[in-house]
Amino acid sequence: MKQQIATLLSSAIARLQADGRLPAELQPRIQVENARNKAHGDLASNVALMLAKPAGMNPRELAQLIVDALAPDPAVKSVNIAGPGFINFFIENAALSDVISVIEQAGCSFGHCDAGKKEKVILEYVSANPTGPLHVGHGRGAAYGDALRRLLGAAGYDVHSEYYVNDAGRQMDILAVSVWLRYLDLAGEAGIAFPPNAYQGDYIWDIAATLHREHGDDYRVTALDLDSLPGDDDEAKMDALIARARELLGEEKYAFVHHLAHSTLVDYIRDDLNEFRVEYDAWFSEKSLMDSGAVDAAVEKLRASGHVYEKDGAWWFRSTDFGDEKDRVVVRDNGVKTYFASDIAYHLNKQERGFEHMIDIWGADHHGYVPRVRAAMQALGQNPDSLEVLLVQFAVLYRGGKKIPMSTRSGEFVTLRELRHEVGTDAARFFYVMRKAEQHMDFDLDLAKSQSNENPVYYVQYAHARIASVFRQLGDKGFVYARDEADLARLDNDAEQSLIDQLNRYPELIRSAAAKREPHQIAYFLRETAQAFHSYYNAHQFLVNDAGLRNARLALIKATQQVIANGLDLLGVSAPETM
RNA sequence: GCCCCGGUAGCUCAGCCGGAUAGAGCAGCCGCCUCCUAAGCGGCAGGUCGGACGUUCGAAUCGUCUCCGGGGCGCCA
Repeated sequence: MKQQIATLLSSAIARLQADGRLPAELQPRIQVENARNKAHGDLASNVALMLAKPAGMNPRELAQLIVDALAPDPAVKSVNIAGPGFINFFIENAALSDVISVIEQAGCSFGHCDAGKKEKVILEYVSANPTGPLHVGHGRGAAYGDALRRLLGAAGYDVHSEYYVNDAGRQMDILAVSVWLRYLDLAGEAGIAFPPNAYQGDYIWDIAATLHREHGDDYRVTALDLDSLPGDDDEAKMDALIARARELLGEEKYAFVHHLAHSTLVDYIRDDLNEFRVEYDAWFSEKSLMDSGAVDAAVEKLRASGHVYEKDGAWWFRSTDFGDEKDRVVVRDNGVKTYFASDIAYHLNKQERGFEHMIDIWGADHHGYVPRVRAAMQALGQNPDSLEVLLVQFAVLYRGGKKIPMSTRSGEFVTLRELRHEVGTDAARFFYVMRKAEQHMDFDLDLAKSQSNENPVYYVQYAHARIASVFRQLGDKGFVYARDEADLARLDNDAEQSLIDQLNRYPELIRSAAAKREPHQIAYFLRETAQAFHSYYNAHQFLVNDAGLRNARLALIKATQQVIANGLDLLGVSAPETM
């Protein structure tokens, strides 16, 4: 409808330009908005205000000129000029209620569009290191990423979603060593000092217990062998400890512990995300990238193109050539490739797999990392715009009015699993996605728990369930829903009009939310739609004796139910038939 | 010091590629179930849009400066 009015306006202006009544060089940018105030009409355009200056005319006179030049349209009931020069359009009810038939035909694909033109997009989210359970911070990235996956799909993109598993590198070694030390403790080795920078959480004990239960003393060494590690600080001692562990266990046994630790956690994470209805097309292993030689190849490719130099025994990527604030190490002086090196290889791999556009969702704490990855893409000859990084701000947890400190290492955090059990998947996902990503979020656990019934998600779901309930009551009252008897022209009261307006907004909303990567728009829309429905429900009876009216009302609420279900689905929230 | 995000009602937040009286939820107060689920509805009250200056016919929205809060600036991942 907006599009239709915009076309009407632009052709009127073009006609005025052709007649020489407006300067030919005017480049009108037509904006048509939903009028905020119903008294102003259904749709409004400020085009006369925008063009007044370049045209050298009084805005109201210009508006009048444009209105007089408008071609008649059956959908337009009337047009008027208001305020400083707004052009307001009143639309025929029949044109507005057409949306009901459109929804009936399109069903669960109502609102979908082809804005994405089937562009191949790879969307990466969460990708947390498998060094511990997911916590509530990851939950936000998961809810946002998965909602975006669904939203981009609805907007016509060919989306592939992926979790990048950091199953290589030093953190995984620390994890393996942490498990092993706990295992030695369980095996009866006394006097082992557990390093402060090892992973402290209870889940480490659980994995160690599995190792001990299934393999007895196979991995046991005497605690004395672990004494007197060289190193000036905790990190250096940790490196020495890792080296000592490999030496004492031998590569094969070390690899086994390493694998047990990481696969246990990856499985745990996968289950968690599954339960949270967060879906992936693929889980991509960093280790596989290393084993295949892709990381070496990526570094070599950078070097061959002259973007790498050697300094202090390490290899540096000259990212400053592409706007980064300093150069970055890709190979350390000990020969170990950095996480950055494998990340370059991973993003190169995404390109090689044919993805024209890459979207990464990262925690806001990684924002400083963006320029270097972008720089690497450029150095490798890729368009830097092909990588889009969306930063999700932190969710700060509060309990009892106090901030809860979080650290994976110390094992002090609230897990996503706990959150799910406390507030449920529906409420948690809706809550997460209600705030736009760049907004800091205060997550009050007490509120989420104690007042979960007042969570906005129930308000929306209740609207859906209420509609289902009305249809269940039909038979009890001796009626049958007969769509062809519906007289949609009878839907003329305020409640019906605003509900119909709301339904008309949905396709535009999907387009906008997808383009701006803002699923929160859907959450807000759903609440407004539910509000419009609940008001309607309270003000009018649907199951009336007048068949024309009754069926029209049923058609309207059925369409409403469909739109609510579609919107909830985009957020990964269920649409219950009863509550 | 540099970079990113935020600062709108008592609280949590929408609105931000400029437009008509700044919105919602929660909390507060007053009403509404002989009627399709009251997890609901109607109403009242509540705001220097952090501050200053600038651009503009018009600024919560754009620009500059500034104050406050969060985060980031490793041969960690």
